[in-house]
Amino acid sequence: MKETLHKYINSFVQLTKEEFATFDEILTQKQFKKNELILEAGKICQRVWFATDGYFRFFHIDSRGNEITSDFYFAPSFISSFTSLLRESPSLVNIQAMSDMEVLEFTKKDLFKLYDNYPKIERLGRLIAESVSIASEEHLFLLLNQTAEMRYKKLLEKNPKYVKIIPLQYIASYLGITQETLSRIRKSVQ
Amino acid sequence: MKETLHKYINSFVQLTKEEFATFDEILTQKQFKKNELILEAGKICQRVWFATDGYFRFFHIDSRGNEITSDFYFAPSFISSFTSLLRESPSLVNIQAMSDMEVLEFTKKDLFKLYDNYPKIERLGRLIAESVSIASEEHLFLLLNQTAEMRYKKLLEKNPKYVKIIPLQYIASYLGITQETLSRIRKSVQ
DNA sequence: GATAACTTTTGATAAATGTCAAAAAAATTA
DNA sequence: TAATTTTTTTGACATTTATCAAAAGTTATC
Repeated sequence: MKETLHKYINSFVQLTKEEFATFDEILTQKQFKKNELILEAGKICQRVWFATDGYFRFFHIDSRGNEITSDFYFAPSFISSFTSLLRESPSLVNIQAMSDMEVLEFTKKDLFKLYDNYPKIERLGRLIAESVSIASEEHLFLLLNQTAEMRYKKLLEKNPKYVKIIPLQYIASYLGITQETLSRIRKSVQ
Repeated sequence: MKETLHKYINSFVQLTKEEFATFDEILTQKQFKKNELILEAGKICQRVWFATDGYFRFFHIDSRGNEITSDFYFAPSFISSFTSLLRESPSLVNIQAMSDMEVLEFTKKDLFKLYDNYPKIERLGRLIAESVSIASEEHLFLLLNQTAEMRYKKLLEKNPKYVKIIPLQYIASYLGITQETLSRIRKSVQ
């Protein structure tokens, strides 16, 4: 578990044994059940998780009572409601584990202490923030495509994995359409 | 000009006189004319700009030949195609100055040298990346609203400034709709 | 392996939004 | 101020997408 984390971190920035040891100290292991909410909308997110397998779904309930999926995170990855974490504002999203899984957890408070003492760990933070930002922009660009069919085709091109693994109903709202429409598009495209 | 930049930076992280002096060394002053493209789609972005007034528009041409506005940056702010800059990939967007303006410019290369030597400047980089990420998520959430009217109302609520200052045609594609539809919505809402 | 629960598909219809062309309004320039 | 250019609005109509209800298909559970 921790080895996977170390490998993952090393793909961003090389840490020394001592730095890894310090990082390991703030970690605690946790288990999540399939469909469990690891963060509920309305609460202020104080933690970051690291998952080695499976994936997570971000969703919220809109003004009409519909469940809207806004994001997916596939392991290996750090997962958090970064907006809530950084702003200390109530999370707009629920984060849901999509399978039974084990994760490593740490608090924002502990992480920020590491930032103060280990510039390389703060660099890791910068690089993660940058990659989250890029992923968010990609989703944004997907949604800016005018037709639902074009959005679906671009997703197929860019993230075929999403289409293979994630239930259609969740992909639909991620693309800003209903599941019925996505079902019809999928039929017409293939 | 530089004083405004220093004030802006200080709102993220306190730099010493020496650190500001070092930062100042990588800056060059530039002028842009209204409507000028400060970055063209297809080119790899190598620079970051800092503007003290006015605003910028990000746009691209989609597969149907329509101009799609994907972002706005209001001064004071750092402006760049961060995705292109960080990935060293061709920019998907054009960045356009929306008025005559003076800016301070610096290269990615120089910035990254500062990151290596000044942890506080790297922290600034992290904080900027985080705020870009949050802004991007907000636009994303706007687009996930199902009806065009709801998207417009949420924009009015969240960024009344946009609606006041930016021509309707640009706001329309930012909301994922045509200008005719936005014109009709605006009429029905007010 | 049968039952239940959940997910996807289908059909009919309504509603929202896009398209194109032209007019009106506003901003810019001579 | 007049002329020109740019932006916004309007109308008629086409197209896309949503909605609702039900059926079919799939997966999980006992």
